[in-house]
Amino acid sequence: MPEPLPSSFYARETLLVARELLGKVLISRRGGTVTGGTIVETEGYLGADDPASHAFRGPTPRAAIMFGPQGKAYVYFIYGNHFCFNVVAHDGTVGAILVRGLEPLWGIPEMARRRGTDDMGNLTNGPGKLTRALGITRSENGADLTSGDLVIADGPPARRAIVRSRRVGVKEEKPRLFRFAIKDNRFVSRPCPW
DNA sequence: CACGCGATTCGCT
DNA sequence: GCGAATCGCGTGT
Repeated sequence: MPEPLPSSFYARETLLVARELLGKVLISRRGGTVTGGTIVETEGYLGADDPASHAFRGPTPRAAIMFGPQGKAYVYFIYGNHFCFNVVAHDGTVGAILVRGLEPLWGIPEMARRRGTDDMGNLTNGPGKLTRALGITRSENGADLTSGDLVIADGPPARRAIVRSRRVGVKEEKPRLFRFAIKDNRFVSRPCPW
């Protein structure tokens, strides 16, 4: 199992971290069971500059984790059903990166069981799906991603082209290209318009 | 304290 | 393609 990325990896500009997270692996250990995969889709969310970010209104109870140290998990509950997994990044300003797609690598049978489907392509191709597959819930909010049972580490060296687009489900006058994905990867949650 | 709605997913049409 | 499910957060009273 690869070594987790150091805290310094996350102490950089949010959008740079968002792009560089592509190709890294997210690994979850629940008891003796390991699940995880390669990150293929991310979105950056900033602070006071970014109305779509939970940090936009300052350190509210929900967004408090975003204002703490980098390299921690920010997990929130949405639509009464789903958890979304983010990584906190700091370069002096607040930021977090939403992980929206994983290419399954470890514990595929367990992920299929948690997701209630055997369809490989439907296990981790969405932010709510991948948290379910990896067993990530509210209790992982604030977890240290540089050690412990939920970590991010270097992935397979193979590199593909990266595409940018606007964020999914975010309405804004001027489109900001804060979404990053590995081109033509099957586990990206939705096709990129370009 | 009540209200509105969301960084989603799934099933049905 | 569309709408329901489901609940906690943030805002306003």
